[in-house]
Amino acid sequence: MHTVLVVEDEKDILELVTLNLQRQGYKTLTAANGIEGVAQAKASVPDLIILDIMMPGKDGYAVFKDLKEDARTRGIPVLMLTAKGDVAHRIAGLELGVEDYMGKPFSPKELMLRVKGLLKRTKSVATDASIRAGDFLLERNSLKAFVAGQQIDLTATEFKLLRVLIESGGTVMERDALLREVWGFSDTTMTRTLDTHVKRLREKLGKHAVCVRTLRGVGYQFNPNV
Amino acid sequence: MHTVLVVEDEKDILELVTLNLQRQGYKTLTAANGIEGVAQAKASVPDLIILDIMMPGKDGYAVFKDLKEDARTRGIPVLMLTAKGDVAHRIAGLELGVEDYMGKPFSPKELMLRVKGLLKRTKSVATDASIRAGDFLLERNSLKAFVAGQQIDLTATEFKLLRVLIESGGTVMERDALLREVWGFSDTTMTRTLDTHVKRLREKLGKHAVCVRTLRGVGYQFNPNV
DNA sequence: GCCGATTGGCACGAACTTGTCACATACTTT
DNA sequence: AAAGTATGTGACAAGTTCGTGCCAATCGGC
Repeated sequence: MHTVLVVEDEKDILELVTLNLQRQGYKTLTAANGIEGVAQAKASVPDLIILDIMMPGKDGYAVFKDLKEDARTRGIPVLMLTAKGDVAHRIAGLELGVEDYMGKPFSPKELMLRVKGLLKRTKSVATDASIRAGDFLLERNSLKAFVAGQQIDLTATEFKLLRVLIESGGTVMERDALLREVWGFSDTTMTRTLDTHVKRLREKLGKHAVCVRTLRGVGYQFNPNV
Repeated sequence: MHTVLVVEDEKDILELVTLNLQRQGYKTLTAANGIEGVAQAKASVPDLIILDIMMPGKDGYAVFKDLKEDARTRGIPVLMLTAKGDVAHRIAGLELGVEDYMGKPFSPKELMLRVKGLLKRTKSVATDASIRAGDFLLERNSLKAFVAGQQIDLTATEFKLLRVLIESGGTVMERDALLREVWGFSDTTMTRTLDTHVKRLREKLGKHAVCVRTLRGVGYQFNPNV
């Protein structure tokens, strides 16, 4: 399940958007202004942010800049709402790193298609200090993982393993590859070490253990969406 | 270096777009109508196609459909050009699987940004790791098949079998040949192994089971189009 | 050096894969 | 229509891979 944060000062539009999102099965968060939006984003770490550019007080650009500066919100894709035909703003946004935009007024149906596409495309984007993927957040320096907001302490090996799995971006990691990348084994040692650590990792992940999927005869695959 | 095919009947726009692309360092191909466009795409297999929807004769939708039906052009991202504010067309296109659109008139600068983004996004998707044919998509490393978007888990042998069948490109594979290619059997062993695995494969393919056709006394043949 | 945490590896059972057989079914030939 | 041949199907046993509990070696902080 994906969570979408909508930052929009016009009540009508805010409602229109959130209603449509909920109908599509997304969890929604709302913020009526820029300051609130940044706070929400940092607190809840949504999967996507729909951000109005024109807002009183802190405008969309300022919000976007703030988000880029925080490690936890950095990787989140942003869909920008601009006035119709406002090419200058659109280009400015795209150059700053906004993922996509929609011109107002927009068709709700089209917006939903965009949201769907964005979430699919940015399923796992690696950032510098932290690694995000779905409900998963890894903090490189503290060896901690946050899964759906809950903190999980990992050992060095477990962290490495999870990191390699996540950074593969959904690709299947073969046993050999994992042993090489995590342990540095060059020979295809016949060992149960990998299995053991996968097991320990799964234990700590609790109900999210299913995100680490076994592909018999091949290796393991990470998928944040259960 | 990326190659972009531009399919556009209006000479002015065609020139404007290709010129801008060339300035950005892209190789360009052009087509002044739909039929020419399809031919170019199949012959040259570009990395991206910019496709005008409104064209005399074969329109953009028809072109798009043709492209999706050919295994070689199937994975190429398409950027659609529509009339300004033409929401209905845009949605229709997006639902068909068009990657992105631009409303005319557009800013060349913005178009370039879109092109850049599209090529970047689809780079990681289109790899040799996957095999396409019609609605079938095989992922080499994960032993998964996607048929009409639906995920199917295969075992190693099933995967090999399906891969050999698909890669034969519609040719009939004789029993001997399959036993040799998939199992490495050199002697023409009289065995029911092949039949059993074909059956298991068909079970997993569900209603697409008919794509694996039996040729009594000869072997099996794969055909993605029902 | 001591102690708890971490780590690698093993034994064993569980789960999955796979080749084969017996029999049913479908098609071909006479 | 009957006999003959080829394929589909369900069941099974052997082989393989994976999960799990446990133990010993190692590491790092005190």
